Amino acid sequence: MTITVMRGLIKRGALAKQLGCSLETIRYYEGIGIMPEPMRTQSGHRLYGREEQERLRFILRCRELGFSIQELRRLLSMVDSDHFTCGEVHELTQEYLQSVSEKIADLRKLEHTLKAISMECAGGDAPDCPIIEALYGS
Amino acid sequence: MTITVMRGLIKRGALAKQLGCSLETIRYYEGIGIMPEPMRTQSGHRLYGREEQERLRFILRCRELGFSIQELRRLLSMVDSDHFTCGEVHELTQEYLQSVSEKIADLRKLEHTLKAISMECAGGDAPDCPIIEALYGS
DNA sequence: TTAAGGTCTGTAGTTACTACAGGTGCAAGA
DNA sequence: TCTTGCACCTGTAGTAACTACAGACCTTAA
Repeated sequence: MTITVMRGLIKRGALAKQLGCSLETIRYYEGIGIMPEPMRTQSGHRLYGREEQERLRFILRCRELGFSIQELRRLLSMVDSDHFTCGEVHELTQEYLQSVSEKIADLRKLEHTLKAISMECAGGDAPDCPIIEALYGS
Repeated sequence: MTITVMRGLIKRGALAKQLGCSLETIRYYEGIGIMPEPMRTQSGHRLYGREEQERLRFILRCRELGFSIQELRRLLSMVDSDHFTCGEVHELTQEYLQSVSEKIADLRKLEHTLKAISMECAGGDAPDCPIIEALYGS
């Protein structure tokens, strides 16, 4: 008992707290196979060691950066294969970076359009609204 | 028969084609209650008049601008109530506009971070990658 | 000992659709 | 008139990435 604690094994709740994610997220990642099935206590409670903790941290960082689970799988399979090259990783990152840039461009266009529509409208108690008209009108 | 055609009633497929959305989307909008239950032919095929066509166009435009279905419901309930004020519409639009601006800011920060990480990496055949290290390292 | 709270499993809900399966309707050519 | 092929019908399941239960079991502190 004391030994397992000394080895730095922690349960799901502690892991979640440590890395600031939810309990269920961890189980979900296990379910979809990006986190390994962990050791268990005799009664079935999950136990995570240092390696799993680092893996989860990696996953959460990538998600925070907006990588999809799909992209994460690719990254993880490289990491797991242990013979990835810098070029492969760079390529994936560049692809993703481009999709981010595109999303920014789209949102900016959208912002512009909305501002233009919205500027027509003075607000207040007027019963007709140029915003609605701009959207509803033919 | 000829009469219904002359009245401009069209079926679901024609409506979808006209407005460039999918068949199923229309049924979905009906299911969640933002499109009304339309007239039917005797055999059960949906028939849409001018009013429904305009409503769907409004919905599709709003979605294109990124309004969520939730926000759309608010807009539609104003339009339906027929006594909305310009101020109410303006408020909703401003709220949404702010969320768009925030999203842009977040994505830009992300872009910046990714570029910084990615610049460390030369690509090529090197077996270790600073991108992975930046993400995986403590 | 007991009560509170942590953990377990499985399943349903979220958003905004999309994609079937399996069954009818309809229009046009032979 | 028949038939062929597309349009349309319904209901349900799948998508992404989780979140939120319910109902049971485990653990720990008072």
